[in-house]
Amino acid sequence: MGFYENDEDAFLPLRDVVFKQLREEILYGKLKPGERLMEIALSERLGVSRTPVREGIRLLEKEGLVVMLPRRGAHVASITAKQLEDVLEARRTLETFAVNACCARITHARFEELNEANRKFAEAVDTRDLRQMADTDTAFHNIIIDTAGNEKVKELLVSLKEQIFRYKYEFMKEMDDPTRLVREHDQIVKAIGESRSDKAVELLRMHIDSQAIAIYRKIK
Amino acid sequence: MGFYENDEDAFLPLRDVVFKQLREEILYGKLKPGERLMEIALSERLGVSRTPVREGIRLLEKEGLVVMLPRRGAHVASITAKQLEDVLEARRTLETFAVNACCARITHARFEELNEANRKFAEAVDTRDLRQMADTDTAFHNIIIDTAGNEKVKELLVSLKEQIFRYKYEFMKEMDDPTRLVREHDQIVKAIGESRSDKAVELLRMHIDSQAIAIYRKIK
DNA sequence: TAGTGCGCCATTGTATACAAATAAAAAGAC
DNA sequence: GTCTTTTTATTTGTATACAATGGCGCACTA
Repeated sequence: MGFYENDEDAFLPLRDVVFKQLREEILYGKLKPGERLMEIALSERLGVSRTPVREGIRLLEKEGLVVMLPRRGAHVASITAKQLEDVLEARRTLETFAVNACCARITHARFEELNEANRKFAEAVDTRDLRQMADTDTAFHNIIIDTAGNEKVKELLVSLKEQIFRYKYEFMKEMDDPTRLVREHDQIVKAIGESRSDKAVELLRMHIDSQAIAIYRKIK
Repeated sequence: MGFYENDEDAFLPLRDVVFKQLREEILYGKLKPGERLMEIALSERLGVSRTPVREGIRLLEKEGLVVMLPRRGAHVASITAKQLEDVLEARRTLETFAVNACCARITHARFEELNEANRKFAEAVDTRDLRQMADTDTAFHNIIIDTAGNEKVKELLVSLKEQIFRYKYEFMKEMDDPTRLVREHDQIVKAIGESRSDKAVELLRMHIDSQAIAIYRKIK
């Protein structure tokens, strides 16, 4: 391992380094919702000046991970039950669109990727490694979204999912039977493979909604 | 008229003043797609330092109105045919969701607002004032979106529409019969009034698609 | 003791100076 | 004459200094 934790960051503008670092800390719970992000403290901790910290925070705001109040600084975005509902509804709307488009465009190779991705997710579920589970689940859904072929929808979904990732992560901790998610994925894959787009849409809707309900219960 | 062009800007952070000013110039065509935004030139023109200019540009990036390349500065976002398609598809997906939700939640008062908004749009069409037409059309659609009651969907739609506003604006210039839009709005209002959500969704889809095709023809 | 006003301190907002990098122009080699 | 190399100028990236604001505590008053 080199001097830098992540070699590819070596030539990135500092604002992006700050962004990635803080993003990581927010998504995986090191920085908690509501926590205040103070520029001077962060610039000292990260070893850069205030300027790239400010700009990194602006990038986080763009992703919806922090909220800024003029003269009152930046806070890690927390979420109300209503906001969570809204985000999940938006996600469901866009992701059902995506799975429908995916059915129309999927190739054999992509279909195999999808199967493989769910196999990896199943593996992660077996190990009960939370981070691994979250990442492989995201990867699975991303293949569907990529296959849909709409870059803007993809961009919006990435942002929406990040905004609730932290809560989903917390929720997965306490899930009794995560293998159910694997089975749900399998059903979706099957429907896509059979080009039954209506069924795939309905299964995905249920898949998202069941998670929505669980997360919602946690936050309420 | 006071010293400031817009009094409410007087106490706003400069980054927001810069943001609003440049946003206006981009949306209404003073700054053209692809044009480069250079920090020093802008800071001189707007009479502020580079810092708020940089931050204002970051806000424009968040709205998708400019794109930034590291070390190569910011450009007014231009759009390829594919990107336009993607944005319009995303908009259609979210706005048909919105009109469906709107049907379920609309009150009598809101319904009257909707009628009134389309009356104002019809007025603007009569005068052929392009800016007025664009603004009242936006207002009409926004009532539907507001009534749907999903803040996140609203936020996403505002952003998506801004990204194509400029092209829509150009397209309206050359439209032979803009009164057709008024009639389409009327049909949508009627369907909402009769709580026929399926019909409203279908009409809105067609309304958006017909514009999409026209804009698409212009850009291709 | 409760309430109000004043002043200090921490923090964000803005300006500016300097460093680094890119692109364009000029010089040189073949 | 064209291609390569070097130089130079312009522009963005980063650091830092200073200004302005808002919150908080303390003192003063009723």
